[in-house]
Amino acid sequence: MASFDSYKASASRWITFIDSEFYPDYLDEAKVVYGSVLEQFATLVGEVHSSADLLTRISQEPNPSRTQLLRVFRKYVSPDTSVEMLKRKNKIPEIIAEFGTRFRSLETVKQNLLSRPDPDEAMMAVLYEYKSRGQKGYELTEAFFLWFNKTFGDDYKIQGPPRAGRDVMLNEVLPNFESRIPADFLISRPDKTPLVLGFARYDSDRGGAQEDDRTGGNRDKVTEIRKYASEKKVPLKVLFLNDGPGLTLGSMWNDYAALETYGQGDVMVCTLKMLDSRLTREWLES
DNA sequence: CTTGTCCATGTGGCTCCCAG
DNA sequence: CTGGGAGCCACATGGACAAG
Repeated sequence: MASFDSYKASASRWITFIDSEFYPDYLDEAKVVYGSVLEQFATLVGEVHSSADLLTRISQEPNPSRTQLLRVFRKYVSPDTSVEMLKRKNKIPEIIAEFGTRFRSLETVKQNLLSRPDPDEAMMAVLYEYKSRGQKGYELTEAFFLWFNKTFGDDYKIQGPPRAGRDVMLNEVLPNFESRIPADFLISRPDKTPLVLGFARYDSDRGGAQEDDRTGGNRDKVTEIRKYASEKKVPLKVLFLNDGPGLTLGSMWNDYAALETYGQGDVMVCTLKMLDSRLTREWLES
């Protein structure tokens, strides 16, 4: 079995690109999605008497438009009030009391609104940039589930959310497993013997800068799972499904290769394109 | 139906270190 | 002295889901 490390020389051929939209192509769609929200925001601004008033009015709107109006509110009136604060409807009076003095005055907001082109494509683009956050990871796991069921669906079972949803909690699926480690999927025999615990991640950029301790974190998972497997004498292995151009950056490839070595045969790191040659029945049963 | 939580990836400031 | 790689941290939106 070729190691993950041995693919490094031709790394770019082994990663999968999940398409993103180009600028300015998405402006038309952004207009469809956000045009009416911006109009509604302008209307509300015209109806209220203060910035605090505006927030109160917005908080009375039903979702999904409330959430979008709040985003616009943050941009024009109060960049310091985080989403998490504004998400909770009944906290709004408290927010006004604590942060209201930092709100931009309604007069200034009105002037700024008037100074913008109508429709305001810049604002729409800003809002749209966040629209598909998180989707690529779901596409990766979904592609894996499809591949797995096509290839092994008759003989093995895979469980876990194909896209969004609650992770597989290891302490819930493995008898007497003590840590509360979340996994993305679990592969088992028809007789329910667990064979593989899977962790998936798509890295677009910067190799997962938001969670850089995860090389260490992954190591800890491996240590714990292997300890369990040897104590309970079960053929449990770990699969890291990692993909995306971020893998080719910096030390990422080496880090994952080292993780595989650390696993001494019980750990495999794979991109989607390696599945056919590496994720074999032999490995599942090893 | 509404709300809060969990999970996903993206963005960028900051510090440390080292090569040139 | 400068610039960039790398790791650390904080914070962003949105879909799915569970609970009320």
